Amino acid sequence: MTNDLIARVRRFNRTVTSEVGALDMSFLGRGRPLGAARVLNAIGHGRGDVAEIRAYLGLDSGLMSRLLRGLEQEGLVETLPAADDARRRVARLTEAGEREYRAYETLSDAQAAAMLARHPHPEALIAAMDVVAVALGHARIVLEEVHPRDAVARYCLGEYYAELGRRFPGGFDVSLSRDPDAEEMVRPRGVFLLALLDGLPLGCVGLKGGTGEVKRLWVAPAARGFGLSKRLMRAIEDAARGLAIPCLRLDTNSALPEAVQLYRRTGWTEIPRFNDDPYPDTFFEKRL
Amino acid sequence: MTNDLIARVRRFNRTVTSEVGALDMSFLGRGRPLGAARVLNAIGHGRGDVAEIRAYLGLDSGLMSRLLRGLEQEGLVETLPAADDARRRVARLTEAGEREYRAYETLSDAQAAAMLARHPHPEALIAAMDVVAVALGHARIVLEEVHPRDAVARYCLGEYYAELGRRFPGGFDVSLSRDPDAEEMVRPRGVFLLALLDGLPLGCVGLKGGTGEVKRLWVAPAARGFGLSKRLMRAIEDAARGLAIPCLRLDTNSALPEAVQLYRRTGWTEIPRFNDDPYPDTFFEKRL
DNA sequence: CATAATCTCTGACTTAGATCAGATATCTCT
DNA sequence: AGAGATATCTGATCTAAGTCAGAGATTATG
Repeated sequence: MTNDLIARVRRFNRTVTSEVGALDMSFLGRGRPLGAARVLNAIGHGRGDVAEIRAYLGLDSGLMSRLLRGLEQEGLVETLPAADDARRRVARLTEAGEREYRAYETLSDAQAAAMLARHPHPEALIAAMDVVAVALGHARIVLEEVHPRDAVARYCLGEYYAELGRRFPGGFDVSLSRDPDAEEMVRPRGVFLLALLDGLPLGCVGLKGGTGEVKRLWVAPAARGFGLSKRLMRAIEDAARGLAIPCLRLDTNSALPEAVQLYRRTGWTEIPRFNDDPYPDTFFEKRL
Repeated sequence: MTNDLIARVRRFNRTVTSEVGALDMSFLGRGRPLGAARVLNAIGHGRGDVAEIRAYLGLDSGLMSRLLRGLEQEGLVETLPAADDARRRVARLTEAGEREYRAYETLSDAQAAAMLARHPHPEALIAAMDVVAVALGHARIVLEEVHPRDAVARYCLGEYYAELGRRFPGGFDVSLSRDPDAEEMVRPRGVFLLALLDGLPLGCVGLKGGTGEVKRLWVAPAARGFGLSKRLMRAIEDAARGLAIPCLRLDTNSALPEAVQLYRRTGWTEIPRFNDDPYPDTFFEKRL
């Protein structure tokens, strides 16, 4: 059939690849070949270590070396031996390089903005992009420990609260719930984890030291169904073992049946209410 | 806020471009350089005319010529002068070329299928892909005249009926409506138009000769808001002028307010009911 | 019918990107 | 201190891709 799903995916691929020049910042016409532009961009993004850039961009050491020499000759980059290991070199942008990098960023931003401006439903487009990005790249999702007051962490928490607001019959107001108490989710007392795909936040979970409570488990709608919440929970349990916490607890709500089911299936046992928070109605614990 | 959205788009671009090798059939490792694979694929897709392939792939004439010679030497392609103009040449696949083309197709299909199989919500993924493809490529949407019984036309009509079924309070049953009468929407009596993006059907509209009725105006959800319905209507009016139809009519329903609004804004005037079809409740005409 | 335009082809050339072998300097481990 | 591993660099070489000028055949046009 002409219109079956596989054909649809293939047509998408064709459209996207034919627009790749427009997608990828590296072609944004500043008279520099792709390879050099990518290296400049990688350095600008904070990847100083030459070996790291090489691994990230998948370049041969010879080619990498030549690209760096080229950027050096243009006066955009300078390289120094690494402080701790003089075999390795770290590259950094000169002032001119910084300007050039900013120019690429500005162009890319402008282009993304133009695409959004042209679109009748920007939020729907973004949501669709997230779905596609996750489908393409879910194998590259990484977990990362951050401070719960970090900007990305706060974005995740905001999404989490918004979701609770939509799903609890009476809505959700953070201030009525037990105080987030960010400092309790920071080493050495606790942990806060993010799930990221190329920097796109797709999930989070926190572990509050002291009480040994798991809090704020959230997975972005676009990333659901890939086992990410299970992965986050496994990571938080590992972290708890590392912190020598013998037993974890958590509260949840029967309005979130996927969550309740996840806990039941992964070794948690239901226990009586252990706090007076107005929102949860279901309570679990797990011995480690 | 807007900044956040821009950053999201840019992250999407990064993810997609880093997966481009996996998206694009041309890298599906059959030991042939990209250029040659693209030409082979274009011919397999039915683009015989050398100049047409050249324009489609954006190739220099010299490069194109050499790629064709290469494929000829591999025994995959043969070229003949065009029947009507011996300056031009048409390329076609040999049997070996046909096999090679099929091999690419099979690989690409398998890859697309694998991506779908890995996904927890394939239909949601497809819908998201359509949204992204339209956002990237809406400038490349083309209108094409087809027979209303063509497979793609029928897909569009099916979607159209399904949408009516969702939006009419009592649902929609084609058989109760006036018979589609496909033959009335074929030259020289009438016309049927599709809107396509890289072959992805995004809309349709029909003109029934004789009565001069415009029928079956539909635009895919992913393509709404880009002025496509206006474009389809303009094309159908142009076609009507070409067929020397002096006055067009159409029926619609107040449950489809965007449609009613479109007609009002583009020179149509409401008229009394002119048929006994059970579904429409609003009627328009337009003198050309 | 002569001239201009069109299409393809060929040869010469350039650039970007990739690969490989080995040189050099430095680090790790015993 | 010495052997082996590691990181980078250089030179040589290759392929893919793109560019340009012009030749040759054919068609369109005045």
